[in-house]
Amino acid sequence: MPDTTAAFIQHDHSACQSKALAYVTEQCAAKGLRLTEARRRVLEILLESHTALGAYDVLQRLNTEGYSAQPPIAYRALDFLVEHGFAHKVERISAFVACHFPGQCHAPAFLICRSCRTVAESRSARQVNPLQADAQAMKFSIEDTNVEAEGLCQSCQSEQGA
Amino acid sequence: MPDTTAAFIQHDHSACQSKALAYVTEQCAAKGLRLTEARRRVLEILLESHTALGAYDVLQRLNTEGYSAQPPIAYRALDFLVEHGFAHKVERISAFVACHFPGQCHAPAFLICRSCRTVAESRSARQVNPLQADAQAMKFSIEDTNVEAEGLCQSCQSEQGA
DNA sequence: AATCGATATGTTATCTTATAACAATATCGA
DNA sequence: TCGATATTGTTATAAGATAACATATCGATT
Ligand SMILES: [Zn+2]
Ligand SMILES: [Zn+2]
Ligand SMILES: [Zn+2]
Ligand SMILES: [Zn+2]
Repeated sequence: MPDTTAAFIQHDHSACQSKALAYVTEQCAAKGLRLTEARRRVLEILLESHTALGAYDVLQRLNTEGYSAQPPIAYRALDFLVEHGFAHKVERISAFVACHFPGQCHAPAFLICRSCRTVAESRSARQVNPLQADAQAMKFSIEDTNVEAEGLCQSCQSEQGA
Repeated sequence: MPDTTAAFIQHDHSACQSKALAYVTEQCAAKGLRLTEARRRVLEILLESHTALGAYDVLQRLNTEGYSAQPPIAYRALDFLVEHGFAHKVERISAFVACHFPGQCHAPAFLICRSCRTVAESRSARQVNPLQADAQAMKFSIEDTNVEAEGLCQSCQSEQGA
């Protein structure tokens, strides 16, 4: 039974935002992780929508807030968020999205619209790692898996695609 | 039942090579595609092993053969091979591998060793697109899917990993 | 064989993405 | 307060990818 974020349909996105931010705040407190100013701001920027942002997009956003930051600032914050499962890197488009199933996150699975860069995260698709059987058979130890499908969301299909 | 390339175990690799090259040659003839000198050379370079090569690795190989090529030469050849399913891009490591199941290729699935960059392609893991149900539910049209698992192959585990 | 459109290559320059390296600060427990 | 550890600031550069345009090649048509 499909179970994805509501990225492609109208929804109460402020609920997405507050839920994720609350979870991350709580997790950081619980695990002694430091959710510093820069890290929190980057997370908030990612949480503004379900659109994937490049590291330099994030950087530009920081800089329009008087922040005067260089690339490592953005990459470090993003690395922190990704390392702890609060955000994901979407490999196909070298971009980042906030995680909307934090705490339940193993192998993220995404539907990526190539036109509007909106990304829906799927919970159902990542319950079973499709490569697990192969890995076991060859004694390969999997550390991280990504499943990504690129295409067109419904509304971009209507607009003929890009 | 697992079914991957023998990338991580000893095998008769010349069979991998000749089979793939023969198939590509035949397909190009059948479909009127032009397997030019540069494209064939790049394919042969990729086929030398099951190790993923970056575009600039390929370029360097071309140049050590007197070829004097610039980046677009490599990227164009790689794009041609990827477009027709003769090679794949491994997104996680921005690198390319020859396809070892040409003609049966839909959504490629890979086991990627982060230490030696060897890549095993799985046929079984891609029979069913794990995101298909989600896509249908939200009327998202999938054009291309990649499934990638990174970790350590058996022999790199023995060496403690990197 | 000459012509012509389409495809592919050669070449230069530039853009985007990501990290190395090291100095300066801040944090937090002993 | 001290000192180890983690974080930030800053400069420079590495690595990956493409834009743009000139030239050459291919292959069908006359
Ligand atoms: Zn939302
Ligand atoms: Zn879209
Ligand atoms: Zn082989
Ligand atoms: Zn290995």
